[in-house]
Amino acid sequence: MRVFSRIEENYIKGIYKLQQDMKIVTTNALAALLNTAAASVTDMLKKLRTKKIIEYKKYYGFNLNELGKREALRIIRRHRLWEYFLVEKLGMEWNKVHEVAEELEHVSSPELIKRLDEFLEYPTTDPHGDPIPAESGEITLRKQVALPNFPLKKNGMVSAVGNQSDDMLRMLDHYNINIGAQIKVLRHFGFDGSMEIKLLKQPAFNISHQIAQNIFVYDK
Amino acid sequence: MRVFSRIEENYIKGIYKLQQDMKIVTTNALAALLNTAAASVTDMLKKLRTKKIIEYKKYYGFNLNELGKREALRIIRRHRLWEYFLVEKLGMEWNKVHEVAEELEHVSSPELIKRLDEFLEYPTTDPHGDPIPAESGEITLRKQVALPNFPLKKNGMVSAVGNQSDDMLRMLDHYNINIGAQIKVLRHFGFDGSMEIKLLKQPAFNISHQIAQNIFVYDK
DNA sequence: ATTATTTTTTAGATTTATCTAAAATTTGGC
DNA sequence: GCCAAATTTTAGATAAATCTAAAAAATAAT
Repeated sequence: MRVFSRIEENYIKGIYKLQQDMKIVTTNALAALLNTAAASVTDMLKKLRTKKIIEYKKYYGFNLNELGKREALRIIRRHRLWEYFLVEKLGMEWNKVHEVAEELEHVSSPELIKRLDEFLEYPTTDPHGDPIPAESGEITLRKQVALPNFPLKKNGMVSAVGNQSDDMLRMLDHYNINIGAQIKVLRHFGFDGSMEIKLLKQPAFNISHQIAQNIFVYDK
Repeated sequence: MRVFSRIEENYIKGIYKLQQDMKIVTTNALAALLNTAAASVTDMLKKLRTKKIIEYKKYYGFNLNELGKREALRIIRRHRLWEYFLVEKLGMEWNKVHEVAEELEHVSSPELIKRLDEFLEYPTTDPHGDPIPAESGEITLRKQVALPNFPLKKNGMVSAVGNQSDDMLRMLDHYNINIGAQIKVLRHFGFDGSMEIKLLKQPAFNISHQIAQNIFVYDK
């Protein structure tokens, strides 16, 4: 049958996400991400270890090995293809599709995903600007940078948002900061780290450092 | 959260299916359909009874009450909309979509289903010819009849197939007996119950009683 | 460097869905 | 109408995923 249960898949996805910036993932970090008790994480780690998809040293930390990463990318591929479908074909709002995709991603028929990809005409990024892994597992990481680190007065394109909480997405929507939007940083204010930014055809306005850190852009 | 687990949903769907021709469903019948032990069915019945969606009399039988039927129709609606999508949009073969739809049907976002329906332009029957229940729960049961009971030399339209085993579907495909096909019965052979049938633009040919019983048609 | 704090793991319980085997009930044969 | 057979339910166990509380290990603080 199915190689990984949907619960195992959620753990795999979580580990993948965390190990992108932590390299070695800790039990508590994963527990917080998955909203579960640390003890539950430990239990699952043992299981994933016997399935040979993680490296795990007790009391130290863990991460996905090559097999694990490939599996994570398969899940992420499904998730992002569905997100693309939900927005581009069904017309759902890009800040509301995550939850639904979270369910659809576990439907694991390879033929389904292959045909969906074809139907969508092989998209390369999802509605949040995140790259869609190829069937082979390859993922093209365009070099993107958080807004505070982006050069002044240079045109950039919003590529992704770091924090996908509802509050955050609603606020971005309010300011018309959408994926693909052209954006420019006009000034930094050292005092509070806030900054003045400008979008095409809109007056400049100010955003806090906290928000700026969650907006990623690449060169336009 | 979610009102019914996906396992409960499968039981609900199973009961609905059986009670169409049995009215009162028995434990063994459901166990056979779901490929599970009779004891497991009994356990689940108790649970569904506390959730107030079935009538259940010990040792006698059970069926869905109004609430249960509505829930069943919601699940079937999702299943058939997805089947339609898989065939019409993704180009999958109609005899291969059942399994995948079996998974997709449990994704329960109402907005998703509403928009999917809209995207598909409100289809009324799935690729097997079965009617898709409306959002309200209404289902139009066109009066369909098994081929052996269909009048001689009258034009009918293939509306559904009773047995959706792979073997059956492959054979139907071989003979071009597709949903929607125009069909006519030329002769009955009393000896073995086989019959001669004819499809549009094809020479007449003979099918066994067993197969004929699994082909449903309605007046054209 | 020893103690205090935090993190992680273990131990033991719980919930959901399942099973087998035995007991209870109903149905069918004669 | 009673006995045998079939069906259904109960009892008790198991597996997956979770939890809380206590123990073990690692990290930080004085």
